[in-house]
Amino acid sequence: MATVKAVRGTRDLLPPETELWNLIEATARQVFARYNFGEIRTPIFEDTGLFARSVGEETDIVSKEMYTWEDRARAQSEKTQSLTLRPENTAGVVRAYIEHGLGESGQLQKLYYVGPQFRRERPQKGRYRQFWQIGAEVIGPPSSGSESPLRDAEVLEMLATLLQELEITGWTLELNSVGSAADRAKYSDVLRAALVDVAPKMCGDCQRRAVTNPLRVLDCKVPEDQPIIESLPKIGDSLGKDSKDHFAQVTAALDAAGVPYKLNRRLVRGLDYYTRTTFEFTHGGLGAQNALLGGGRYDGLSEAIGGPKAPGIGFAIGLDRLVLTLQALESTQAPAPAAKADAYIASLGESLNAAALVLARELRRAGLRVELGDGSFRLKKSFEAADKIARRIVILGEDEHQSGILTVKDFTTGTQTKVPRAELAAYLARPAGE
RNA sequence: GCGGCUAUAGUUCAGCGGCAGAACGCCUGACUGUGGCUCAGGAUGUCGUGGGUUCGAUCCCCACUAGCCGCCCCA
Repeated sequence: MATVKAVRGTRDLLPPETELWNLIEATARQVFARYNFGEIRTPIFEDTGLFARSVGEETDIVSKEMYTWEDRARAQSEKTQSLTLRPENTAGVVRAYIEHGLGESGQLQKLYYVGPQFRRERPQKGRYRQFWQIGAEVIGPPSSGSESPLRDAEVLEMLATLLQELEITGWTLELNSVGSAADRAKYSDVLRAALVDVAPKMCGDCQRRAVTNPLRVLDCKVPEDQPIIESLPKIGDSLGKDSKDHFAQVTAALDAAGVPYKLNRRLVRGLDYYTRTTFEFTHGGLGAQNALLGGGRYDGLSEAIGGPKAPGIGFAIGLDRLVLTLQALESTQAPAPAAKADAYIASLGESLNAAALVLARELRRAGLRVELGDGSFRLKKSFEAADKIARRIVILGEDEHQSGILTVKDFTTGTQTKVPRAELAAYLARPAGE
């Protein structure tokens, strides 16, 4: 087949599905606004080094899933630059935070974004090479209160609210603390040491992880490995007092707000920048990719990419997965019928097409949704077309054009009436059947 | 990167080593003012791509590509 197709892992979103996407985005923007977030839009590609230094050189994302290319030099004096399609958006936001000196204001920055991200993974249900995320970041100098556990709780409460307003039920919030960077490094060492003896008895992946990224061993799903994992040192025991206090305040605030959560001491997220609070909202019915959204605190990220100390916390919602979840829930209820146009204007004869456009313009200016026929004399054809997409048909024949009295038929009731042009918009604005 | 399943009409899918099928959708039906329900008629297509076996392949075999599902990982 020689025809060009959307490349692997990418897809077209068509009406009416895009209506659902827009509804979700609009709801998110509305909720975020109530929490005083503002929108940020960062470039879709960045210098490759940004992701290597933030997400982590050793992570799967950076080591094998990025779309990276050498941007060619256009002049002899210009150097080539390695660029990468963003695999996530937090790095870009923090880069912008540093670049524009947003921390200099002393104010806490609350930013959200909506946009496509790119990872070269094997596509499957809920996983695409171009996928969409809605995310938000709370970041600022320590003096702005950015480190407060209240920020963590507020963000989680906001997410619970958003899911509620989207009428998504059946989700689970899994919560953990991986400690400060120091705690995390310490625990990593403890784990590595403990794994020396037991790793050879574990699955191949775990043997590899024991060396490269010991925390990942905790995520292993092989049944035989579970007893061994249970016997490994717990991350909670490696947390310093500050980290423990911080986490306790997060959970206390969630309890007070009535946000349900499940402690998951083995929740380790795959991006290197996470510190202290990490979380994931999961949902069944998503197949193997059950994470609806994920996030956490990143107290050292800004410094890792050369910025000032700027603790923060953020999350990213998998929009594709949100849509899937909503569609799955929707099917158990009534499927939403596609909205119909308010009127279909059938001009009888091409000589009336210009007049039909003028009429449509009037009605559309009045806020009505209007479709135009093609000037066919065959009313049968016009009726067939009109009935599929509109609630009423407006007939504009020679008589109507001369008299200014239009013929309108209501498809719901089947009744036909004459309406003076001056009253037409008001008439069509009425609900069908009235 | 690895494994399983799949690829036929616009869509969802049957099917068979020998003229390509259904349903839905689409078009037409006393063609210059009336749709829906029903009826009658009609058009669908290089049977994913490339090779092989065969007198003959949409069907059997191989490779490739893509999709779905799972692993890994993540949203």
